[in-house]
Amino acid sequence: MQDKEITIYDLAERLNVSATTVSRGLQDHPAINKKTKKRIFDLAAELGYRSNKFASNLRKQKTNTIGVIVPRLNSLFMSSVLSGIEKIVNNAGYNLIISQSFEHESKEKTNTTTMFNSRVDGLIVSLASDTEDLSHFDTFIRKNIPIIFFDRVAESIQSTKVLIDNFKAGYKATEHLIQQGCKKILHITGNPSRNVYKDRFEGYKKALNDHHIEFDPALYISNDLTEQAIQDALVNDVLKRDTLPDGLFVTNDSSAAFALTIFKEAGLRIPEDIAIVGFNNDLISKVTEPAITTINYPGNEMGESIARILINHLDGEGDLSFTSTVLLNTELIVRGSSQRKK
Amino acid sequence: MQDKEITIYDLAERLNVSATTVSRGLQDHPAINKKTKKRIFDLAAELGYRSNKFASNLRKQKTNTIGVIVPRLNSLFMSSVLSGIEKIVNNAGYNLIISQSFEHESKEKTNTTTMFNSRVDGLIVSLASDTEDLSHFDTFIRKNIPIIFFDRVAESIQSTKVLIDNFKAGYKATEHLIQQGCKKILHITGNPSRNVYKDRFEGYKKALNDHHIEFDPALYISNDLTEQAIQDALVNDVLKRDTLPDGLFVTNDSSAAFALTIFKEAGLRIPEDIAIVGFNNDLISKVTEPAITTINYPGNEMGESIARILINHLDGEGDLSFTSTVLLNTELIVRGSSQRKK
DNA sequence: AAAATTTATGCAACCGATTGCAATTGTGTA
DNA sequence: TACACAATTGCAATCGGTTGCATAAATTTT
Repeated sequence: MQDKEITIYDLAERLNVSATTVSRGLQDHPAINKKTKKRIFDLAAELGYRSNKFASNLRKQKTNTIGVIVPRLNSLFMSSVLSGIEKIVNNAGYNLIISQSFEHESKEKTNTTTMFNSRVDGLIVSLASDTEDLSHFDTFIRKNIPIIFFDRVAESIQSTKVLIDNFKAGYKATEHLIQQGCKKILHITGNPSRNVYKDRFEGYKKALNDHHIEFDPALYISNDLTEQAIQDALVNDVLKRDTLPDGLFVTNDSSAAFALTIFKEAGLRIPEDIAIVGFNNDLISKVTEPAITTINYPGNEMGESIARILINHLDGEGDLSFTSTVLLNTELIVRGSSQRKK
Repeated sequence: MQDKEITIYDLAERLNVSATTVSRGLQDHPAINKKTKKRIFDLAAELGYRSNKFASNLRKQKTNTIGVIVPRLNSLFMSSVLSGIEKIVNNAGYNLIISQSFEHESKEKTNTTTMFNSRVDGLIVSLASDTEDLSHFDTFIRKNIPIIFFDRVAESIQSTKVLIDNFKAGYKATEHLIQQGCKKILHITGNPSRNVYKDRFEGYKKALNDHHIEFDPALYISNDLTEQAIQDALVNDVLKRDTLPDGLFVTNDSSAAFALTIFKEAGLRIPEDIAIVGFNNDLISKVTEPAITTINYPGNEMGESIARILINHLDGEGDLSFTSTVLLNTELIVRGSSQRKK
């Protein structure tokens, strides 16, 4: 059929006006007569005109695109965050480019370069687990392209950060276990150079301390939280010890679920022998037997906050305090895996 | 610092050659002298030159971008598919734009429009659960922009489809339950206008038939597979019936997990009273008690197939049979939720 | 009715890379 | 030395919108 793209020049010709007028009309420019605008819009619709973003971006030097780099998309949390971001961003007339680092610094670096070359107007990042060097963000900083970090943030980079109070969440989780009578609480967590893991760990230690339980380094395990890593840590180490822990606080729900499965296979009762608390309130935490006590925090809300802050900044309304930290609330959801007392 | 973008003109000026030569040099054009190329590349690297995609796309009328629209990203399956696609596509020098329809036709429509306006070179789609009208893809078809459907495909649209043999998978799952002694197998599934659900249902019926079990319409439930829907169907209906089913084949693992939880709460034993088979081999199927028998299929491989077919087509190498259907293999993974016999 | 505004529209340059065709330089051959 | 031919390089137009400035037309003010 009509395979030819319609341009503003085509519209201009048919309407006997200039391309300038068409361009302005389509943008609802105040100087253009209402009737002319209507004629333009009508014809545009009729002919199936679509603006050429490349021409427009080239001229305007702005892409109206926001990049997002996350470790993985396969959790309820991430997909909620994304959904929140997308909602706000679309309403504001921006587009999203999403990519996954798959928890690797190298992939994160190439993704960042791609985003840079795509000239995103802003970048939203949650760091890969093993990212140490942050120099790939330098190009953005040098060009003053705003970056917002969320959840796994880069503490040394000056920019807005949106996250939960991981210290407090870690404290709450641990304190809950203590209140259920646990004395030897195992903590399994990720790379401690990531704020989320470090802060939860600090909260864990503080809770122990406040309840006069001495921190035992043997009860602190840090690994990459894959199924394999959890298996190794528990089967080859923890379960072979003379004294077993009586509580477990692990920083994500799928790991908590794996641990629960392993413990049950080893003949331990949950929560009587070992009480378990996870993190994130992922779907998986609800279907295990018993269901897993966890920390809930609203991904959707977080996504919306992130997007609003970024858009306000880009539209030049609120760059007052762009380098601030936003802390969102969390709550402990108590389920069977930890509840020993009514 | 240097906030100014470097263009080929800047390079040309410093090297005392024309922009044409710089452009060709950067593309490794054979007519350009090797020494000249080296000088160009060296200076480009030194000054931090980056190509302006908008100018390039504008001129070339090609974006090197591929759009992906999926229902949701929060499953292991989807995130594997995406990862497979991304790998192939990046190697071929294309970029990805990913968006979620959140299972709604309306969102799918606006996403499609956005993709169209972003002038993607090709589109990869898995349909939302409630999509009936497919007219939003007409613009692509009219302009001859290739669309590949996967998993949830549009049967009425002529284009490549990549999926598993859902009929066979449904047959295998059902037959397995029959072999475990089930006679009254409940089938809970999604919208039957989606091929995946319809075909699995057909497989289910065929297996029943082949084993001389009459199909009972009361044992077929179709809903949107949310947690709420599963809960309603089981608690308010199935569990109130005089005769309970002795088997359940449900077309995704999280629903299987919810069902399993509900049945256990109702005091039923799994698999003795009701044997359960899910679908997808998602993480969740491994951590329930008992673990859930399920159908596994390789998302990564599927993603790679999809991307290869599309890229070959775009690069004009294999458009011979672009409107074909690719079927990938699946396997039944037997776990505790269904295994009654050794 | 002339002057001052306001309202609408157009001209032309520009954004940065690509490419058909022509031009220049260099090498080999008669 | 002259000519054919290959190897390099450049000119200039093009892709489709956007925008500062100028101009023309309509309306208001004096």
